[in-house]
Amino acid sequence: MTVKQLRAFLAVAQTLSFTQACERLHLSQPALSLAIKGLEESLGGKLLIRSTRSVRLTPEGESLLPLAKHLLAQWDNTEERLRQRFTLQLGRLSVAAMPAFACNLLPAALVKFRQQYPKINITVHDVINEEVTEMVRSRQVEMGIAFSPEGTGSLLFTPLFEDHFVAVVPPTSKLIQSTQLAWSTLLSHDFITLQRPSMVRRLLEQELRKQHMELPVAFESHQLSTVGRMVADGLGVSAVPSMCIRQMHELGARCIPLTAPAISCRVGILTHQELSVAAHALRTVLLKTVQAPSLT
Amino acid sequence: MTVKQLRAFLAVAQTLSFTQACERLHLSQPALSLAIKGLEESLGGKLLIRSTRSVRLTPEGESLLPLAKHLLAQWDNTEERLRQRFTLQLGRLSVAAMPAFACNLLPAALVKFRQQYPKINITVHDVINEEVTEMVRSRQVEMGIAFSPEGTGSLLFTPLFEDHFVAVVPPTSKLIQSTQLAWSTLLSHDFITLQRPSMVRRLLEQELRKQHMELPVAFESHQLSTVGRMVADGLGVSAVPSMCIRQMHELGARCIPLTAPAISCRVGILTHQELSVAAHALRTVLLKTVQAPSLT
DNA sequence: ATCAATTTATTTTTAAAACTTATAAAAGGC
DNA sequence: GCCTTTTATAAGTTTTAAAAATAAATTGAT
Repeated sequence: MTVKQLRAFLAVAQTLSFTQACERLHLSQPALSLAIKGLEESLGGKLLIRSTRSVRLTPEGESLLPLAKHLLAQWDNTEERLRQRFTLQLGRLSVAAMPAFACNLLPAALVKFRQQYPKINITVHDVINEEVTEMVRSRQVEMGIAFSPEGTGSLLFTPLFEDHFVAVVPPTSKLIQSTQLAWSTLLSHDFITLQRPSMVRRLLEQELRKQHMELPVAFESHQLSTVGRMVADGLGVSAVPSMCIRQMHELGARCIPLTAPAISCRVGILTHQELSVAAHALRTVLLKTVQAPSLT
Repeated sequence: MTVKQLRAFLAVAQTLSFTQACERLHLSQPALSLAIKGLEESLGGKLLIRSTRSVRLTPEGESLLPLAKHLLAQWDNTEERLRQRFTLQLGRLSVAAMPAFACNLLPAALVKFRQQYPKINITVHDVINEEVTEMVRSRQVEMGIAFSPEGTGSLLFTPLFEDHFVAVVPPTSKLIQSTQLAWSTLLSHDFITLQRPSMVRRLLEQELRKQHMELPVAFESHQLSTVGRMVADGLGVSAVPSMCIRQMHELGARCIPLTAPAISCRVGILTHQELSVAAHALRTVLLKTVQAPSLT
């Protein structure tokens, strides 16, 4: 039994005429006759009683009719859905991104993406850096955006940009006069950090320890927006990835480039090697739209 | 997309190896490669990532896998069920028969039928003669057993045997001495008939009127078994189709051939022209096993 | 790093199947 | 009974599918 044969049967059963069915199938009449004959032989019995004047269904043909309808409908549906997936007219995509990125750079990229592919449903998981890696690895999401991990394992890391840490100071601070700031200067003030297990926090401590410096932690928070507001309100200073500059400004804090040492790390896309068409499209959009944020 | 291609995909997706899938499909490796290639082209994208060392699914392939499984399972199931129907390994059959036949001759035929085709489910509708015709015409049942109708319409009537009416008399009656009985003799006794709208009743009255005779009805009943018992208990006499001879004897009554006039009518199978394989089989069994009942 | 072994892709050839045109046969309507 | 309509059959052509042979690529071993 083949799809063609079943379609032929359905057409004849519905029109009760070989000639009409031929037109519907774009097939010559002898070809249709053979198709029906082949189907009947493969099933082992007559499905249609046909004379030169009338065509009607046998009881067995009658019982096949609804089954054939259903089967072909499902067949076409499956085929069409796969095709839509490939042409990005349909699909679902789950992405994990670290909060700093999800909040500051991702939305603009998603706007671009949606303009191009309005039928793709996207879920964003706004989770800490470590969890991004884990979600990609366990295939909970197809794509992650995170800091460059040490060992990628079987994962693929595509760099997006290099992110430099910047100082965050209250707008009332004398520090905002400087065009850039040394870490040693910044650390002479009360420091507000993200709580562990934040990657940003770990990265800072690690790099500073190399320079024999330490964070004079006065306050801790889980949310970047809270840190920003605390700085803005004069509780202390902080240091954040440059991705967050705009957010910090909006919260009322000021950002200044940091040196001695300049701490930076690469932000990029984390995926498995095989990508869905939808994920590949989002990756392309991200590579095109995301740029390294600056202070200007 | 063809069934073969989908089967090829399923085999590769499940074994994750072209070579193994080849064995399962009884197909050469190049043929399989082309089948997968064809499927991918027809759907418009890659389903399998294959290198010389490993085969794995793309996300789209992953999403097709369960759909393909389901689709092929249904396909095979539909095919198999139709095949079973044709080979009488599966099926359902509804038959209507007039009570005299359903009760006396049908059971033995059904025993034969079931011995040959134990998987066919049969429903017997034990209804009056007129209703048999109606149930066949309206396709509530596929086959009916009834007296030969006047106009068959588009229905097909296959004669089974000629049925002669016989007298039914109490075992205590002097009438049982005779080897045959004239209607006029029988009608000099109290008569017990079936109630209208019985075909048997109508037939008798019609034929007797031609001879200017009339039934001296003393009692009426719907059930043949009641008529038989009433006769057995000496309430009166009756006349029934010869099909019922055994039943009447079992109820304690005696049967005697009737003449002047000999009233008979044909009993046969009523169907539409198109018959299911199962119905055809039962028809064959009926023609082979059912014989005209006699007094011996 | 090179080579052997394994696995998929490609090419070529052959066979089969499917389709079309032409023709035949059958059945209902006039 | 003949004509028209409709399905079946036959023959030839094209297309498709399969297999054998070969190539290419990747991994693991030496």
